[in-house]
Amino acid sequence: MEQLHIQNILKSQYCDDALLKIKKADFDNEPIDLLITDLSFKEDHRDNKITSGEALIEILRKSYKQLPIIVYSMNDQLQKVRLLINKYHVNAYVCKDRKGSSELAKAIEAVYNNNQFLSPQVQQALSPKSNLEIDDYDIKLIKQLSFGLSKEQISDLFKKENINPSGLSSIEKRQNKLFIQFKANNATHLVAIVKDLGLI
Amino acid sequence: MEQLHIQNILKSQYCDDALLKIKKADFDNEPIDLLITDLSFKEDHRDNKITSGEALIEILRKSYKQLPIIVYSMNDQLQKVRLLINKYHVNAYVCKDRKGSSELAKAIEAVYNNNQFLSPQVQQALSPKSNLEIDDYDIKLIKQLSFGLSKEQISDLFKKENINPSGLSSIEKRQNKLFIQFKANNATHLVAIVKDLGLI
DNA sequence: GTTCATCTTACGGAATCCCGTAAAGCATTT
DNA sequence: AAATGCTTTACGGGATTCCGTAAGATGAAC
Repeated sequence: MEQLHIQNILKSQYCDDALLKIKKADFDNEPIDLLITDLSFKEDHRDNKITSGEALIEILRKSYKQLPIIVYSMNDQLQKVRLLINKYHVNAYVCKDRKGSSELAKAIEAVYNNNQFLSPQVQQALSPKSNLEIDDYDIKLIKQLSFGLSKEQISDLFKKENINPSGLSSIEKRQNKLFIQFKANNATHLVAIVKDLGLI
Repeated sequence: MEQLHIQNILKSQYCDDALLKIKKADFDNEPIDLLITDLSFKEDHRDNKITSGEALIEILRKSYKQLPIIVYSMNDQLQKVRLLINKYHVNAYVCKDRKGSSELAKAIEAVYNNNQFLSPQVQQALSPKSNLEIDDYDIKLIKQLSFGLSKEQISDLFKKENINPSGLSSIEKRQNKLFIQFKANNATHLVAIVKDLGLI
């Protein structure tokens, strides 16, 4: 920050505080120029309303659509990056690793110039090729598997919640695609793989 | 470090480097007084031999049984703490969170005085009560489940590797205990729960 | 309206899982 | 040697999973 001659920096240990500061700054007619946030935060004794960077961003985007946001996180899951870019229009995504701080500087500069910035590791998140055709439905399905529901229970649930397809056979068919895609032997294996990837 | 008047600090970005520095210092008859290490490190282009703090510690403990070690990590799984204390005799375990740096100072002081230090969050790791009677065998079993092996395959594997009990029935019985213990509906659910807990 | 491709669902069968009961093995006690 | 308790294993049966084939449903193209 010093190297970039940035003054007037506010830090927060908690998302709740950050939101308050942003609101106050706006109220004082000195709106924040840039938010840099992590995605995951340790929970502690304080019971905060906002417990993740994603939740903070979601809330912010309702009121402050123009606020530049840089995400700075260890998380390097393409799925997550894609979501943040496409759904919340974050302006940069920097992977917090050994080169993190230098990339963060680049990101700040890029965002200042109204450009987008992605760390090299996650740049492919936006290339349509990397659309490994795993969609929201797949995530929902795998999540229910991880909750220990049987296929039949999942079928019933999907019918109740109007999630299609909901037929037992369709669910099995979709699961089969996922087996192939992730080289999984069975549902347990699939859940383990997808959990490791951080997709659920 | 400065506040504690510690000079002569060596930093490494990679476990491999750290090991080399420790060896060199020992060779030069100026052995390292204290190692502070994280557990998980991002992988990058360099193909390192040692990719985790645990691996580093395991190697170190073969040659440098007396080297004081402080683990400083986001990971706050009791199971992991217990393992590091009991198997590798690390001298302190500090959870890297908001209060991390102040606790790290305490840990350094404690270790300097030949005492053990654990962050409050993980102190119960050592209380025998928290021994939820999930042992090494359970972990092995659940791990194989997460790899997608069938019960029969696991049985065969355990027979081959002389892990007892290895009978199909015994494995199922053990799995049943785990179902009850973790309130799991089935193997998939169990793996998901135990993965979330960070036990595998 | 017909054709065609695609998506969804139905059905069936072998394999596997889940869970109960019971037998076998093994060590200690009496 | 017999009795006892504990662990490991065997067995059986209903439920579920896995995976194939095929039938119905939907929608676009001609």
